[in-house]
Amino acid sequence: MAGMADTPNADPSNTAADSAIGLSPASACDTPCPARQQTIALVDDDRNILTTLSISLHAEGFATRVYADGETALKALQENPPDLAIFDVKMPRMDGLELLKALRAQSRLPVIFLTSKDEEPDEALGLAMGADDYITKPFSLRLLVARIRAILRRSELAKAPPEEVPGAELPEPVVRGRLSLDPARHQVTWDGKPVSLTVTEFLILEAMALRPGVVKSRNQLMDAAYSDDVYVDDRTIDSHIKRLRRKFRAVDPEFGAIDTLYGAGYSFADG
Amino acid sequence: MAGMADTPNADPSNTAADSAIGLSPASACDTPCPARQQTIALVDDDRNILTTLSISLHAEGFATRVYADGETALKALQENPPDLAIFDVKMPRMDGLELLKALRAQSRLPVIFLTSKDEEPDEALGLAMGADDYITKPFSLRLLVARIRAILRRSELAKAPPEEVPGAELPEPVVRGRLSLDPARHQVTWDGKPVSLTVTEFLILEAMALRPGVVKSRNQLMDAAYSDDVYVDDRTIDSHIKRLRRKFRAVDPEFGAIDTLYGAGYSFADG
DNA sequence: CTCTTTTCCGTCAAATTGACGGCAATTGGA
DNA sequence: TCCAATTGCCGTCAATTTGACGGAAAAGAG
Repeated sequence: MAGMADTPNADPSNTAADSAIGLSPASACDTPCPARQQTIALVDDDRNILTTLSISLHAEGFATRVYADGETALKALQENPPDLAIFDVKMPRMDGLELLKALRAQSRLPVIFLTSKDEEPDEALGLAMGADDYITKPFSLRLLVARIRAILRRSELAKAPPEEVPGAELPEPVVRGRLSLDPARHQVTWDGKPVSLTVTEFLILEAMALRPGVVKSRNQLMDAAYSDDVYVDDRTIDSHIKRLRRKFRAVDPEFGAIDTLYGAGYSFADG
Repeated sequence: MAGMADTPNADPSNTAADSAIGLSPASACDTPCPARQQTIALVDDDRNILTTLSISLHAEGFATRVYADGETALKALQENPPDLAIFDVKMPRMDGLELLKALRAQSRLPVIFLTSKDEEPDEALGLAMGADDYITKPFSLRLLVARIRAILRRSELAKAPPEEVPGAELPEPVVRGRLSLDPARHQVTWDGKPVSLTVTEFLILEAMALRPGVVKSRNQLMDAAYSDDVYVDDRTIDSHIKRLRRKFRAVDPEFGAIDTLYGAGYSFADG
């Protein structure tokens, strides 16, 4: 466990610019408060971003510590590691890449990079160097929080004994009558004949096939096919269903296993 | 719903650019009004957009309040927070970013940013974080509404996270004598013979079948079948009962399990 | 038995919802 | 850079659902 945030650090020994300014929700969590409050370190030379982000994340139930300077940040991160760190790639003296490199020399702390739209070459670089994710500005809070949570979840799973990890086993192939789905191989057949699906199509079909006969609303199918940070139109699901039906019909003109429940959603027919 | 589309609201060509113009569907709540209508605050210096959006959202069933000025908006938002706010990023005196920042200092109100396609992608937009989502103009009403609903849904889930994932457990099938109802599959049988019901019919029947023998008033049945913000005529329930009986009679001419209690309501017969 | 209130049922037009071709934007490679 | 695949969304048309009536029938009241 990372050091329990002593975050309310009234760390008096500091100069304005480089100090860690701790923010810790006093009002506790009015949000999905997980087990323990998690601490996020923010490193960026732009004070505006620092403040805004800090406030926002704080409101999302995280404790935050901010640093405006890479060197100071490095030292603090080593001495008292947070649960996750967010770096701006581009910073004056020691930029995000250097900072990450130095940090990685001794720590496996999860890191998210902030990059600008036009700094693409660095993205690959950052990932190659061991950042866990990166986000290009502009981004919405929703996106950021979704990624933070995803990464934290991942890194916590990694800490736990690998045996009892919930969905860790290889996904079992699903066989439902004439349909067969193999998630691991991303392979689909109908009556033994292969059907080639795109990823999105596959996910939607899988969600339905896992519970044959059960009606899935469009929202449920969206949840199955998309990550938390994207929201697409309801009708988009229609489109995917349309494509699914078309592809299956190409193999079996009689195909009718995807049922529509007017006003409710879709279901994969029992069989 | 046609009546909604009209524009009773005078053009806000009015005076004080910053006054909050309340719009709330005439229907209002003369009744307990369960799920309060959700209110959206719009902040934009362009009166055209303000009016258009307001009318559109209003037609979608939201109440709206509009502000043409960041400072006034801030004050109003703090004093009387809506359920969600939509800011234009670029505004004369206090722009969306400042507004958000000030707001975030004390509130976790869900915010959607409106940005222009051609605004400096880096400078201002880079700061656009902290909003829950942002949409670049031009955008379709459908998209906007979809996002609004998504965010509202999300923030409401966050408010009440008592249990585990909502859609985790499947609703249990209900069996009452010769009747069998499976909510998950939207499947109904009578003596094993399938009966095909529409969603509304299903909900009404389910409400009665859950408490066999107990008389349900029309209002109770309405509550079961409609979301809190829809009101329909009492007689409409009669119609649905009529259709239910007809569909069951088609399968069993002797069917008589739906009883009428003169002056009180309907009940599903014990058995 | 007569009158009043409530319910039933057929009919219908309007609103909602679904299907699907097309298109434009994005992605990922050759 | 150009090409092909994927994907999200729009717009149109078709199908389904459904709220509302009006008159007939049934149930209560006196």
